[in-house]
Amino acid sequence: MEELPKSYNSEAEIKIYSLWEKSSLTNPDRMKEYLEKEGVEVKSPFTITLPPPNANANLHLGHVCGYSFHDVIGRYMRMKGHPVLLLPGKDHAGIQTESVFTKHLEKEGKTKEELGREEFFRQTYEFCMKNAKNAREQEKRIGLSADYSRELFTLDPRLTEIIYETFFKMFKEGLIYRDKRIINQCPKCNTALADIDTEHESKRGIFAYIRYPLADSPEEYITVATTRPETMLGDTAVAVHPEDSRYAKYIGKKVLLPIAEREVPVIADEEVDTELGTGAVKVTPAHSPVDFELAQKHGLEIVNVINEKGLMEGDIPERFKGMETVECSKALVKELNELGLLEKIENTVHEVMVCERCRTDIQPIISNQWYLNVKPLAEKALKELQRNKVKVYPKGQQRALEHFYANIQPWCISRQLWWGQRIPVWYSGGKKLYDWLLENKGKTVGDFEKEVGIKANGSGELFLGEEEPKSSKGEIWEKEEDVFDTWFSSGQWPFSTLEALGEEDLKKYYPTQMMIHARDIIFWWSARMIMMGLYRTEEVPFKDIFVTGMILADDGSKMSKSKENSVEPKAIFDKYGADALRLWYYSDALPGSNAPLREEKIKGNRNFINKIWNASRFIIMNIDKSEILEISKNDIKETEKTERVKDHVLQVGKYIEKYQFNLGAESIREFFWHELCDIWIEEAKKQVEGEPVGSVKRIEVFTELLYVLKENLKIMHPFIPFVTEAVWQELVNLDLAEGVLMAQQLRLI
RNA sequence: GGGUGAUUAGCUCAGCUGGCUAGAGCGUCACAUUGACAUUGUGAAGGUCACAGGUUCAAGUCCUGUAUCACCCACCA
Repeated sequence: MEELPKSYNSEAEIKIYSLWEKSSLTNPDRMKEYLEKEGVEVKSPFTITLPPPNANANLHLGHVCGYSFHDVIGRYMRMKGHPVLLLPGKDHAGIQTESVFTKHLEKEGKTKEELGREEFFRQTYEFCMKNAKNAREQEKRIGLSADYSRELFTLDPRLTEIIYETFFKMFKEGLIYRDKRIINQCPKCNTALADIDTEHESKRGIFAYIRYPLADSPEEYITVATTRPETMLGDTAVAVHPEDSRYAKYIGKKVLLPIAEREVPVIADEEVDTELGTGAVKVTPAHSPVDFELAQKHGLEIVNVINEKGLMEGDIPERFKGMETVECSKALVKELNELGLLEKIENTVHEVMVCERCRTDIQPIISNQWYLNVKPLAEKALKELQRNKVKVYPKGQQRALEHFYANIQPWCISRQLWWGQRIPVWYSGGKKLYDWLLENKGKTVGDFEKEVGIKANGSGELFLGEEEPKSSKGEIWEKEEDVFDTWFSSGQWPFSTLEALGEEDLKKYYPTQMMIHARDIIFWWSARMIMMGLYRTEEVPFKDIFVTGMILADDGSKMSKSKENSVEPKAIFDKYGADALRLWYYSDALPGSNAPLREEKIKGNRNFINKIWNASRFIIMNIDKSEILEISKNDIKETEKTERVKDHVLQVGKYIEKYQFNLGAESIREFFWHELCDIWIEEAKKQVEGEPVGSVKRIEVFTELLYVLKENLKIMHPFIPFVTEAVWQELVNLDLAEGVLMAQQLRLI
């Protein structure tokens, strides 16, 4: 009767989204009111705090598709009578954003130092807000039914306050402390990094064999092999294996470090591998984690020769000062060769640590940083995992997480950045004094003044708080410059967000039900959220972790901007629509496995979306205006078909609850296309052939068909919300349905 | 060095607690079709489920081992 377009136009998706927004039923409080009004039993709230994407760029396909998992489960739960809260947010992404925005400034010929800390922070904030807006639009474009009235940014002052509380509590309990040890320094980002923020890469390098003459008999020498000759300037020992007969006679003697002209001892340690290199190893405690351990064990001196920018410094010959490490290495090799102390150089490939963000080589250096002793937290988290209070899907990832907890090391939480939450600490008499006293246990402020030669205007104590503390006479307080590691705040995301939104939200919606995110951040994020959540709330922040697969380029390689094989979400939306993309993702991106993006597969799903539109169109167009009243009575008899539909709906529901979205997606496609369309509609055509409009037969056939269609739209809606809602609204226009499909309740009994 | 996962049709993959005469999508081939849908329908071809053992009435599915690949973790100069 009514002329509907011949094919489904996915451009309508934007209009449909605004319909949902207008309904405000993405707000769980409104949804609860709605259910009460409808006289439906209100079930317990269902909450997922959504992973906040970095607010320094647009979303990529992985983000966007990831949200379709949140959304399918959220929509399903909503249609089951749970007030659902999908809580969105955006992440300030400390180091990454600082680097992105600094580059952005560079292009305009500016530096962050010119702007100053406050202005830099302000501009970066603005930059993030702009990106957040784009990201939000993209989230809506995939159909994410999140409650945007509650959206939070990780640097929101309400959140920062909660993060600070955690810090104070941890400090008071002795979990947080300052320590001087070897850290991973990224010379480019110019900040310390936690171990987890680094990656390993195979790189070509050299293996140089250098002769260290004995101090008391220069004609004898020990040859050491190294991949980093420049660190020899900071050597404080040579280590050999205690049972290595080649070197036994040298143990306890001294060698003369060439060029640096320093005498260092030959020590014996079990850790030394006699097979590797020459069996004698140079020890550089300040610039190698292994050597640092050795130095602790043997009480060796620590000599710093590389600074935080990766340049040579310290007690070294003038000519090397300020050189980059590689440059220095070359210069040293040349000089050693001239002195006849270079035995040979081999080319090798070795593993080097690089910055996870900018892929610059990590410089291990000695530095004072803030640490969190995560061991006790990890133990609790591990126990909860083992008690199945938190489950990880797929199972294999759970074991990886358990392993992570079992082997956890202190977490360096301070970063030398401007973009982030400033650590709320004040030092009486300055940070330098505090660190000096820490290193020189038992000494006093007076000793500091004498030995360092600086007047200390303070007691060397700490004050915890944001605002400058009151000073007694002459006392000067220095504010901590460092900020928290991003993950220190995002690690508190589930409870911090809900708490920031108010006592009531926390009570109603915490703990949350599940966490869904990509595999690559499981240690960074989920691992931390469980620990911090337990610490602050004594409850696990979520019961299930669902780890999504990664989207790959069509040749199976990783998508990356540099390879120019990445696909913009917009391109897919424009061409095939969000529903088609979602349906493809459910089917192909199984947890733990990767999904190469094949356009023809999305196209196949788009065909199905269109099929839904057309089957509905057929039914709608065949119902005569005069028959609407009769049909809308929905006087439905229990038939074989209605029973089949009921079973089908139940089955799909089970799949969703077991997180088997691929089976759910397959199931709805199979049922709608090959049962409803290919068989039932074809049958109906024959049944009504020749029947006059308004006949009992026609009313019966179309009543049943309409019922079947509506039940199918409902169960398909969580997967493909747009087209199903579009059809539903056409039915509403004809008085054949009511309200929004999003809020309809499934019949699951 | 340790861990996890994968290996099933030409391609991408499903197959939950063992019952399969092994499935889907895309591709291929044949036929049909102005149909609600030129974004359709019907049908066909195509697989000793990596390999070798074992448990079982029964194994793609469980166990052991082997091989190849992928990812993660790890301080080896």
